[in-house]
Amino acid sequence: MSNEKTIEIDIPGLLGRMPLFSALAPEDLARLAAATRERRLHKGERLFQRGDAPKGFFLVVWGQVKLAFTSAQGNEKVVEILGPLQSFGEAVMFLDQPYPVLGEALADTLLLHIGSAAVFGLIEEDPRFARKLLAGMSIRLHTMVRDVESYALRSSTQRVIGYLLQLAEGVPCAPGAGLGAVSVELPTSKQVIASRLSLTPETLSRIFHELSSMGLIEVQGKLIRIHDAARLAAHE
Amino acid sequence: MSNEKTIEIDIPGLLGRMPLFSALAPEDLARLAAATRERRLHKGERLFQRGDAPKGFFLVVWGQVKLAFTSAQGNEKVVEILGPLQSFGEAVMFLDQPYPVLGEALADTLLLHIGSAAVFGLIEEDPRFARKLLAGMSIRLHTMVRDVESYALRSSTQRVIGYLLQLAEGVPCAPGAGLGAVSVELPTSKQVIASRLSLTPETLSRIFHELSSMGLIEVQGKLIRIHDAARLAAHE
DNA sequence: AGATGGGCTTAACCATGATCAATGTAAGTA
DNA sequence: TACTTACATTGATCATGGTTAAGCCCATCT
Repeated sequence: MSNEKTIEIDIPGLLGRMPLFSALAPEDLARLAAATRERRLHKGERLFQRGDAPKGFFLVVWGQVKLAFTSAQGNEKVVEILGPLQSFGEAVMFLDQPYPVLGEALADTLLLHIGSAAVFGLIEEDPRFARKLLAGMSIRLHTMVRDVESYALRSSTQRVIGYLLQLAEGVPCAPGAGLGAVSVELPTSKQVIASRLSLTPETLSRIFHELSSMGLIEVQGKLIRIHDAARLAAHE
Repeated sequence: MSNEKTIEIDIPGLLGRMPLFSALAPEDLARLAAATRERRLHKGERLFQRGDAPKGFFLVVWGQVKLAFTSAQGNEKVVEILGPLQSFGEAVMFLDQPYPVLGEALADTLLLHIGSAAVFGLIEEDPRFARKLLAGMSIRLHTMVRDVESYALRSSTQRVIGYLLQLAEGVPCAPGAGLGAVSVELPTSKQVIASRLSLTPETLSRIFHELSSMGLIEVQGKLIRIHDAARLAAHE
């Protein structure tokens, strides 16, 4: 019973819980489910390489996946870190081009893979689904554009601050503490986060140290206490 | 007759020539045309500011537009340079959020503005249109991801080389010259191109100088002769 | 022709963040 | 518990590309 291989998953139920498919009729959900395969990954396992041909797109049920480039010199740049309820690979599926990035599990992960034919079929029939897809890709594009902005116009410290504040969004302020005091947890290792922010781990470490010594934050492993979000945001 | 204000434009005809709408039925084209307004811009004129609310998206008929960020310090980062047959603003229209960038004409320009209601209506009715939109946004996203790759993993020289080779794509080799010899023309001023590549004009100038002195290219104003594309590509 | 101005180039200097190297720390394994 | 390994930190040094400033070239205007 405790063997993870024996855990049965309810594919239509999981699909229905994803924002992308939440408005779908039960029969559509069933058809989608027929084109869906589960995929389990162990931490560190590769999902696809740059150059592989996509056959659909992925949904994260639980766990965590990174999308990244590697350069000829062996450097890696993490483009995106994806967690539960997020999807990826739609764009590359529409273009019918090989993956430009690699995908790898950052933790043990359960994915759903939805075959492209089913997606295209659904677009034909349900314009609301098409609109949701368009909205989802718009968000992704928007995020990407904002990333480009930070790489181009902001210092490394500003990028780290921006990232922390983004993590803090939606997280309630610490009870009993000062206004604007929040605790956030880094979703993964500092090296991966550094790469996501286009920094070296060394630089990230130094920035955390500096922000700590200014009394703006407190770092305990993956847990970061933001003492005053407004003051942190104002720091340049 | 020679006054540009008097030039009548054939909106359905122009729309039909855009890849995005090329497969549309004449009656759909007519309905779209009813929601389309032309917009003429002089060189340097602002189309929208960061923060403005989008009411549709734009198609470039002729001329050139840049999308850019500005930082508090007055620095500018050009995200995209758009020419004829290209569209922009779709994503931000779907999200119904203010523009994250500013749009400005780099030359005298004719745009078509397509109202969002008509776009949404067409999505409801023609799934092929939805697919084209999705494909277009996928291309944009893909381009953006590749941009992030070059900012993160490539040196300024490599970015310039990549840009030149991209310009050279589809351009025939110079007749009578060596294999791989191509001439390309920079689509706009070097300052704007520098910003697009996340460089200062000074750095771009130095890189052009260096590549010239290595015999890889020859720069005459906006005209750049690539002597040997393969050798240029191999240069690191 | 001369003047104005924008775009471009050049050179000297500087700062940010990367690289290299060593050490420290925490988590998992025998 | 000691051992291993991956992750994280710290310090010293270095290089890339930005900054500042000056001058140049060319187009345009009067």
